[in-house]
Amino acid sequence: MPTFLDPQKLRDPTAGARYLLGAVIERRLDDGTILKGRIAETESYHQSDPASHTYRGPSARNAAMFGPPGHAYIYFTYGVHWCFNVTAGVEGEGAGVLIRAIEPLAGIERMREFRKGAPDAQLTNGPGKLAQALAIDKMLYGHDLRQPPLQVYDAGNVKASSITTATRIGIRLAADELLRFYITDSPYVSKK
DNA sequence: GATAAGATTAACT
DNA sequence: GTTAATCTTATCC
Repeated sequence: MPTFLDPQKLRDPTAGARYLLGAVIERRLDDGTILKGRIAETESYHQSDPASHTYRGPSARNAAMFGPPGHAYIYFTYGVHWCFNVTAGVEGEGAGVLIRAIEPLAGIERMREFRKGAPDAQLTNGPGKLAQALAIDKMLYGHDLRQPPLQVYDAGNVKASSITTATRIGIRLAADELLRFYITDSPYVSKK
């Protein structure tokens, strides 16, 4: 029996970002195909963080992050890419964890189709890439991650000694904060 | 109503 | 290393 995420462990978004490393994302496509991936890299965003979409308070865009933890916050950026986050914090608090990279575990053939042309090593090693590989878009905005067709399972903790802490990628504000975490020896990390 | 910037990626030179 | 792609949201008129 797979174990679902414990929302209690997402109440602190930074502890939640560490907790989500090693967790397994399961995506069920409309035709029944199952895609799976192990989370290899995450970033934490909290409400008093100038780099967070929730910094200026609730809005239509960021509403999911102010809801209960363990749901999907999905946003579109640079006119091109969808990015997938797991909501964190307590209800009413705007926080989330960006999933930056996963290791493909199942359904890799389908991921190659969705990521047309990309070599295997670059299938899911970035936030926009993994969303494309798993066919995640705004249809899943606010989705409860305990329910199909998009679920996240707790696969046991990754050893603290195998987690690397680093600065976040692609942000302008609070760029020095060490709020990015990745599995040190994973080949699917977006950037060392 | 208009405009600037963005939690990115891929295709260039 | 540089830049285009492409569009939503926020933040102003």
